[in-house]
Amino acid sequence: MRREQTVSGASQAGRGRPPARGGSARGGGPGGGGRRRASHSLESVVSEAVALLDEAGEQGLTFRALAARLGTGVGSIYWYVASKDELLERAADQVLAGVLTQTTHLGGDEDPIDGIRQIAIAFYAATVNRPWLGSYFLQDTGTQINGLTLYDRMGRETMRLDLTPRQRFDAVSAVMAFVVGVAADRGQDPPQEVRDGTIDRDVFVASFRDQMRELGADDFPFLHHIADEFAAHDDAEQFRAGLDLLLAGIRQQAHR
Amino acid sequence: MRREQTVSGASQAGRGRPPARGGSARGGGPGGGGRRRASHSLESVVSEAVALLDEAGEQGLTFRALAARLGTGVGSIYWYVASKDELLERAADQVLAGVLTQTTHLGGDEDPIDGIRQIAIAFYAATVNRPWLGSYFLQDTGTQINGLTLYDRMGRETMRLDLTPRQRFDAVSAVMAFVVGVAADRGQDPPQEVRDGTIDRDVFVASFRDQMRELGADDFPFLHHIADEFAAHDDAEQFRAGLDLLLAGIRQQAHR
DNA sequence: GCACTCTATCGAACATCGTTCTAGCGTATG
DNA sequence: CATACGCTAGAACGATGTTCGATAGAGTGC
Repeated sequence: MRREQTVSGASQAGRGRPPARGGSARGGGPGGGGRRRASHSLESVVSEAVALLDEAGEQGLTFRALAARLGTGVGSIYWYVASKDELLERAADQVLAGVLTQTTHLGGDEDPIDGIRQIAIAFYAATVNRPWLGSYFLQDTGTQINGLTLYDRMGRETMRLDLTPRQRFDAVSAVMAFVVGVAADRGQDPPQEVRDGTIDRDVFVASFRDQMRELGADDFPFLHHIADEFAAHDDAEQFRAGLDLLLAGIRQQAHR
Repeated sequence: MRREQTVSGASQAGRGRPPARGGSARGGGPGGGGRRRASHSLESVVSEAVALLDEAGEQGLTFRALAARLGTGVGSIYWYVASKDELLERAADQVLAGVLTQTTHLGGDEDPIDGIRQIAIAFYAATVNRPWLGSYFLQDTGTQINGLTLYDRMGRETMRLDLTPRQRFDAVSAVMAFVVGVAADRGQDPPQEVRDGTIDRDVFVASFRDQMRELGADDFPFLHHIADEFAAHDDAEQFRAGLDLLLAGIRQQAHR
């Protein structure tokens, strides 16, 4: 019995909205009998939107492109969704739902901080190759039900630590902010040529490293210092390294 | 002798670009002799763009709105800027430049980690009430000269800590990602009514807290647990709290 | 079977945005 | 005076989000 949109209030229901049709796993295709007109569902609309976002990025999600993919007209989409913002919210929420099902078994009996770590990593994994999520995650977190659930799940781990409510609130918010910040980074770094495959990623990174070296050890000693590390680093590893720093701070605070 | 755009390569110079007119502090107004036609400058264009972004947000920055503000036509803007992306990059870079001048005196003789802290706080302060920066900060960080300078300035502090180059790289990246994550959060939380001033912020927060309580202590124990903290918290304080957790982790790593 | 209602589909039409194109002004240079 | 070039300016184009009205299908009452 999960409720729908308790906190949301994102839109005031422009004309009407479908009765949310229980969890029928119908999939969404017109598959049925001999219907001539296409039949859709909120699920299929959002799912195709996510697919489109994954393939072409945020600017690739167009109402017309989505309509063509669904084999329908533009107007039909507006029956299920009041605006593009709501479409993106629902898309982000659907991905969050996936993260939730992957993390249901996590946490509980082990080290609480390790539970946070695993949830955060699962969260991060969902953002990889999904740049569009970065921008909408925290917006979603505070609004939609799945975001709140994830937030709560992580927070539940902190309740087993010796911290004040305030410290728990700050800790969970910090971890969330860190994940979103990394996600925002990932999506925006490669400047088009790399994403298209026009230029190989390694070549780009190498030339970037050379440019970092050219900046000179005098004016930019740190960049010069880490040029090699930059060229060799792995994003996922760096994420875990930063996360562990944050978690070490939390652990230290709890042991005091 | 600072160089211009060594690493950038953002645009291939559509038709031509002004000779960057040295650091003349002219401001940008047509002020001069008896010119009849309006005269602009890259500085004035970017400055007005920042002002427009601050007032109306990212969606408020329109080429037409910007042109009207400058008292010119749309086409004129394209003489200074090749695309809206470049305009946003330059806007973000200008704000970064402001952060840099405010942090020049920081770091050096005190505790290195405290230097990082102060730079990060100044960085954060620039993002307050500037939601549009969150999305473009890291893109800018890796591309424009001011972003690299800020990155380097923070990294220089880590070089005085007993860490490997890799650990320094990870630490600075983590702090940057955290700041951006918090910034992305700040900008997207208030859902329109609050930003317009239609609803008082306190009223909104209070009703949100009540909704968090309604979610129930059974399904969302953590949200129930921190409902009061949420209503009473201050964003800047929470940022510092999270930052200190991260810095504590870095300090611990350096002392090992 | 028939009229009627409600849900849902669909595409034309509109406003707005980023961007391009071309005409032309004004200044400097010969 | 004539020519070249830096820069201004707005009309025009294609794409996008959104609205609106027409209409088909399924269910309902008689």
